[in-house]
Amino acid sequence: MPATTHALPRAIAKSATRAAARLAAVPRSDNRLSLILDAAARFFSEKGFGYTSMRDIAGMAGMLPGSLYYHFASKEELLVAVYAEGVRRIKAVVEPALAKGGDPWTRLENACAAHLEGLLEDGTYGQVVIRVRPEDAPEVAARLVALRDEYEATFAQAITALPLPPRTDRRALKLMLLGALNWSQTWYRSGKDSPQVLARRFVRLLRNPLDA
Amino acid sequence: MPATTHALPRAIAKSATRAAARLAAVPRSDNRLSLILDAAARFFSEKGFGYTSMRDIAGMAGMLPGSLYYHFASKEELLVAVYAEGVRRIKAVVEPALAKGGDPWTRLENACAAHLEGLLEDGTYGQVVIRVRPEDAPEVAARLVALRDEYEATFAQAITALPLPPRTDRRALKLMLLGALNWSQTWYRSGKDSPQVLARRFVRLLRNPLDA
DNA sequence: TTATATACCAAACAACTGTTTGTTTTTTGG
DNA sequence: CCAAAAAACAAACAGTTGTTTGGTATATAA
Repeated sequence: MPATTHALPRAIAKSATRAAARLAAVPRSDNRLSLILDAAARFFSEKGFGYTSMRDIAGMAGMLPGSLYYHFASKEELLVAVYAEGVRRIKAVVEPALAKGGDPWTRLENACAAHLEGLLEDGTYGQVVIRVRPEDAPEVAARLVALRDEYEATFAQAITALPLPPRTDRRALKLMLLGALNWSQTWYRSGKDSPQVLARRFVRLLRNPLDA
Repeated sequence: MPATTHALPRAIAKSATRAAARLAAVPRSDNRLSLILDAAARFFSEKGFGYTSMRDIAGMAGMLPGSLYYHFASKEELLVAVYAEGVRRIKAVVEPALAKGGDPWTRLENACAAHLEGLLEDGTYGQVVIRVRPEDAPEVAARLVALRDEYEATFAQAITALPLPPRTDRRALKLMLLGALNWSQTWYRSGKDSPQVLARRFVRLLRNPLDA
């Protein structure tokens, strides 16, 4: 994740010609960009976007607030970077779970467990994706929604692959399962049931008939 | 809902004796308290607690920011009042649904539909209960949690009443269903499927076996 | 070594935040 | 009609917010 993925360094973004812009942008090794992203992920996931100040983030990264603007044009752009990294990381654990063997139900269960892991572990990028509402950053809301949709499409594959009874509403199933998983961020307390156990319980409730 | 339920008027709260406090507190008829609560509910539900300013609320209620402090000691206390009213209103639609006849599954479905209504209708008190995280108002967080729990206990009754197969994890079922319902606030767009239809779909997915 | 773009510091900006204080208007009970 | 309390106004407070600007050190490519 090079710096240019997130934002162009100030000098370049503002004045240089196209040619120079392509030649330049060579990151320095003492770059603290990743520190900023880590700190932002921590605060965004724990306190939310609006309750986190640029001073919070800068402080944890060991620098001054204004310095953040060398890397990001605004607080909202910083959120986009964290959000994108969050989607990337959740996909990185869910997709392998889907690729592995086993019947479709087992693969779904593994995908749910992976989804929960990336969602419940404290202070990680994945939490930000679920916790922060796109509307809280109006300027970039559309891009956040696109990122979230991109991931959900991945998850939807696991549902599509299920051998379900005819006329089953797969869309409703996706919304229900994903909603139940995502909402767990509200009540989950680490140390009790593991993500794996939770995923197993939820999938079982769907798979088996509850009507006696 | 008299004014004294929410907060004591400034003069009384600060200086009067106990006796005087009991005698006084006679609300005036041109009282704009309900306007404040309505405005707060609108903003809290649409923008969230932290993104709403006292000036926003005062403006919509047609008064000055400082005037709010005659009715509420702080922004967080105002949230408690809205929150409490939200719980009251959701309970007011869910409890009748549970009391009505029909088999337990039908009653659950009706309760879910009622829950969704109080949750998805724009700018209402019920939305605030689901949308606003207690931790966003640290000073009163415990009271908000208590209010939410109070409601969830009501909802849990509908689950307890179900005739389920032995060894069914009722707690997991409650978390799953309530999570799926609450998360709908994220993706729901009014004009499409009604709360009733959604409730029916979700309950059906649980009731019927999905394993072919 | 030298030139250059990188990466940051230091300090300030205007706008906005929740809240307080003293005063004024207005309803209401006696 | 009159006193008292209710309910609001008007204006300010100190603190915080995201952001900008100009300058400075330093790693790196030549």
